[in-house]
Amino acid sequence: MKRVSLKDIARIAGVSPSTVSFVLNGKAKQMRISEALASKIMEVAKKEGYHPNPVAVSLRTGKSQILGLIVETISGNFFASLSRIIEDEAARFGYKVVYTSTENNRQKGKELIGMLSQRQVDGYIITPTPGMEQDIKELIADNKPVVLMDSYFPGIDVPHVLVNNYEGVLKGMAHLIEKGYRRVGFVTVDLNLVQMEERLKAFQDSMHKAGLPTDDLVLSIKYEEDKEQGIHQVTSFIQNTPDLEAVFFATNYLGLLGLESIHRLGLKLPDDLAMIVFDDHDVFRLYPPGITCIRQPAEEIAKTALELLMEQLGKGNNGGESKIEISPGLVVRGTTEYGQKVNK
Amino acid sequence: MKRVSLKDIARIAGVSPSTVSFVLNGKAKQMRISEALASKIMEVAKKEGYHPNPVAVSLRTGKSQILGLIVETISGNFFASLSRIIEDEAARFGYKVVYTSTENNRQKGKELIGMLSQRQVDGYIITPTPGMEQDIKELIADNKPVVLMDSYFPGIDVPHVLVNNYEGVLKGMAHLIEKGYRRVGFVTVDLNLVQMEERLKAFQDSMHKAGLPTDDLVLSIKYEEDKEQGIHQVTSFIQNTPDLEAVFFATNYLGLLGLESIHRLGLKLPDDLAMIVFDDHDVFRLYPPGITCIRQPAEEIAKTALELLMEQLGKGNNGGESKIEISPGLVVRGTTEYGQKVNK
DNA sequence: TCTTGTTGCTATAACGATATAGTATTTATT
DNA sequence: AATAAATACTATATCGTTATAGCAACAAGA
Repeated sequence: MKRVSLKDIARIAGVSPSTVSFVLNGKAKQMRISEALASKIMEVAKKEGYHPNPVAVSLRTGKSQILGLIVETISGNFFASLSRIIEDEAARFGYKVVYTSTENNRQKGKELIGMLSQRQVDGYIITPTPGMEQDIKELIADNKPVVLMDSYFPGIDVPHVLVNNYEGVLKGMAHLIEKGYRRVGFVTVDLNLVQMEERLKAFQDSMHKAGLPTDDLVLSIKYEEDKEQGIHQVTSFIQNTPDLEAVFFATNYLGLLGLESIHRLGLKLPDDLAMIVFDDHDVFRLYPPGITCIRQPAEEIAKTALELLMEQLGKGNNGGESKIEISPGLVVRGTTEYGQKVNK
Repeated sequence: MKRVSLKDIARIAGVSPSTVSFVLNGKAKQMRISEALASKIMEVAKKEGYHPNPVAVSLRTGKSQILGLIVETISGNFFASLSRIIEDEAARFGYKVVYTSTENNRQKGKELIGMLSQRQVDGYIITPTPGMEQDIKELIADNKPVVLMDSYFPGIDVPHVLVNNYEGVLKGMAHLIEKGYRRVGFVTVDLNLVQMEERLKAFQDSMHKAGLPTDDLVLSIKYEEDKEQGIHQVTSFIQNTPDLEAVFFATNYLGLLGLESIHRLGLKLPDDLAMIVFDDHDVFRLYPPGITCIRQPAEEIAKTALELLMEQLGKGNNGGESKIEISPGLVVRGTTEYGQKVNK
């Protein structure tokens, strides 16, 4: 069960290692290897079950055929829907994918990037967190192929794909307002990221456009806060906001906190309170009566991210645009469907 | 921003590469390098920010300091709770972890193992699926360090960790029977794996011990079946089993199917039907009134798996036993708590 | 004084590939 | 016929390490 090396098959075929390398890399005619010899070598290689040692190839060429995917957390839903698609797409181009997560640890991002670059990763797909701006700048300065996903830094010129956050919240708000909700709360997180700003702005713009005030209706939860504390904050927000009719949660994590809060408060969805969440989750689909949400088209995002990366790696070309926003969809479920709050 | 190589620091320190290598690998005195020179080299290395190129090390030593983790699906809950723990534990021993999943694709397992072994993975943690028996045999024959997790093959002598499946179902059944449920259904999957057999056996033994028949109470769903078909089968099982009072779902995936069925049937938990699931899930915790389940201690399983692997890799030693079963816990939630079915 | 041993390091090959430069042989050009 | 050019390969260096064998210089034992 020993591995056969290129040298081995060179010996067996009675030629030099170089020749074998040329043939196996499709440079046969470029290097003017005769058809006869080339096919003989191919045959021997196949028969002996030769597979190049990726480690050696990587050392020699400096390329690893590996892409690094850095997400916030691999336990998450977003990652779950993304990973497979990215893996499959990458495979079509001959790349493997390794996953790592920052796990909400602001300084871990730096180490991860360092680690991946040491492993000679050929390209990066990153969902950036605030602390990573500098590291990403360095990657760019280093001419490493990078694509940002789900967010980006306005200050840096990097290809990125993300959902159109503004449009998503606009859709959700239009739905709520059309359903007659007027006292709509907005729960967000204090992360300094464009997508959160866009979501908040869309909320405010929607409310103002409908002639509604937003003064006491925005809750911003600290990113560093632990889960229990988050639930507590949401709970008291719901309790202390007079006449609250609906809540818009700006991320699915916040939505889960909200669900716990509502559960503990014994409120009934949607009769006591309507809710809508940016981004979907298994729980939202199954939790009765089903939680209305803005759905990010994960597949399209993933595919696009990979295309952008492949373009940088010189494979495939999908036209020039490298800053792409994808329209999200509104998934209407029970939490906004029946509960027209008439009383009050 | 160019990487400094060992050669570079050798040149800067005015010594030979070998010397640098010895010092940096802690073989200074073994190789009789003088204290003075050793510390000088260390200093230079630190100042120049030297980090060894893992690819080169891997090529030379045949070791990669990477462990391969093969799970059924990385989208899953089991993976989510496991991955971080394994990653952290592995890091303590100086290993990185790469993840791959078979994604319910029977033949993908083979490719994955091949891929990982080409990448010179130093060890494997595998949650085996039926098709993988042969490949695992080969790994063993090849003297590769392997630990199986969550299941094992009775025919092969491989270290493994898993929850005590028999005991888990026993606990769940004792709980149900104590609550007064007598017509308990058992939904399992036709996978030919020990853990499923154990679970079924424990169900049957429990029922028989309580003097209850099980004739029409077991539903076995085809593994290959898609989700909709599964839901359909569960639905008709619930509808067509007379006087069904409770259902025991043998995996959390089956539990999710069950939840969908019950949801669609408009049944109320636990008043119309009690349910309990082997293995927990986010949804089970949040879905009102909370779904009772058998919880696998993921952390302990993960840690143990890593210990077993490290033992094979010559690091750490935790005593001889290499076939470990861990006791699961019963998490009582609403679906079995209030609903003493008195009528009938 | 001559062998033997120790100390403190270096030269070199190797891991498994790739890519540049080189060499021998045949074919074309004038 | 002599030179140039194309053909069909091979020799060799290299990527960044590690590990074995080797080599001075000096000390110790006979």
